[in-house]
Amino acid sequence: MADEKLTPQSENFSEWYNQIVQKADLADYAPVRGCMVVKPYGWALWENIQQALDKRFKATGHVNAAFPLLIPMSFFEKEKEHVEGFSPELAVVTHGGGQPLEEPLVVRPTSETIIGYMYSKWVKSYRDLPILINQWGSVVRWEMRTRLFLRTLEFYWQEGHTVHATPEEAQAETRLMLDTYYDFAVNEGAVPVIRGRKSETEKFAGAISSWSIEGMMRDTRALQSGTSHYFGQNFSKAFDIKFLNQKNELEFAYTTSWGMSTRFIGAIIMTHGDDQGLILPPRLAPIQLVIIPIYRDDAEQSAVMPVVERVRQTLAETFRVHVDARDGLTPGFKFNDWEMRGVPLRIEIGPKDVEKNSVALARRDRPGKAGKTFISQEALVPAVSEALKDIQASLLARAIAFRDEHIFDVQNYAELTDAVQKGWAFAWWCGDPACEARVKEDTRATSRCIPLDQPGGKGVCVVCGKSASEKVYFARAY
RNA sequence: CGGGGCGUGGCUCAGUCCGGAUAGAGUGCACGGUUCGGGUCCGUGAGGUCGGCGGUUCAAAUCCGCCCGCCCCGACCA
Repeated sequence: MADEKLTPQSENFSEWYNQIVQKADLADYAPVRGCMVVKPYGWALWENIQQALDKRFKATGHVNAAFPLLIPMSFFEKEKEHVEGFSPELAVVTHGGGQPLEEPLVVRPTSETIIGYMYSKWVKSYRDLPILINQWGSVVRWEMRTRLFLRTLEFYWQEGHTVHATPEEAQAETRLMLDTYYDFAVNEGAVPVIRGRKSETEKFAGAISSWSIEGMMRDTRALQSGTSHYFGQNFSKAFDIKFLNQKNELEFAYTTSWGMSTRFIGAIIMTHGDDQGLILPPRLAPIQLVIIPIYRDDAEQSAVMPVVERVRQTLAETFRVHVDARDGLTPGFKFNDWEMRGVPLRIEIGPKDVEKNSVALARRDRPGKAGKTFISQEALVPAVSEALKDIQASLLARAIAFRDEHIFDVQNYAELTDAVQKGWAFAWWCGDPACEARVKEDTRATSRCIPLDQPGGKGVCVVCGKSASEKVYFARAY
């Protein structure tokens, strides 16, 4: 329940975020440090995200399966970089049934190892390939500093794990899923993201290359919102995933993995939200429009409610509709309440509307009376349809404009250090981790990704001055 | 894990420095009435072992010790 005013973004963005998560009824703190409870409204949003992604996975030939939560500790020791990357954040089960376990079990922080083990049993021939499996579930990583949705000890996600006969095919898969995430983020979430390759220091533990989509939040910090990894034969060698190729030669397979998590809810919040609360993109919003009946007494109520019900039924055939019939709350209160929850459209129906056969239609992305129009009840379905599309497009356009205003094409180190204080820096970089490290040391900004879209040509590294053939984004990140 | 802050009805907090009687306020919640086109108003009521454990004291929300948790800022990460 939206009981009090929100801390303005400009005053304290962190505080704004923490408050909105709770006031918009998305999630709450669990009794264990760093864990969250996703509340029904937040979960409904997640379900819409899941559906939009799952539809895309299925459309590209993937199938869902489920692998176990507990993984033998020894599995993690099979891939050197993987264990080094994950061991600091593993939760380990040492007892079961009141007895110490012979081998400790790790609560999965990601499932490459257990899935790799299974794949080694399943893959015998090139005819078994490709394997294109996705899993919806949760994982546990013992993070030090946590925030609801952005970093919790346990989080919900999907992880795709695929096996291919050739490096080219596996690389194409990695890229396909990166593009899938991009399409989802932009077209469903209205979250403009930049696709790119991770630097050596930023890539996934055990990957040959990692790719990500990076979004800019309204405090200009970057949020990695989805990742896709190419493993080459790293995991197939560690887990002995071999197949006979068409020439009857035994060969290690090529694997990939890719994931997107409840963190994306954080991206939606911090991309679109304002000082009134959440703003949800219509395509993902659990409630696309809320109807608020307005009446003063029983007579007006009995005149208004049948119209409300008729309008609700008409709209519910096409849209996700909710009627706020709570008694004893003023309309004004309800307006604010649903604005806090980010519902894209609001319809008000009162005595005047009953008389004039109209409704008031208010857009969440245009606060106050500016976003309010009166339309006839007959024209409602096309008007709502139009408005939702327009809101979806406006949110994206606004986020793109904000992002582009805060990306600075920098030519030297001084410009870079300045740029990362007020946005992202786009800079030539030689690829040397030492240059990356220096930027981080000096500014706390890290390399986010080397974008797919490159200007071409050559330049000089803004850190060391050596020749550079690629440009990279540096930003402070979540 | 280092630095800082905080822990008192559901929530936000006062009271703690300087120990003392039935521990307060606002908000929320329940009920009744009133109101309702941008956060109505009035009344009645429920709700707290003052984060936990231990110590000092005739007496602890208040002083001391230990522990736990949360938030903010750093080192690490989806």
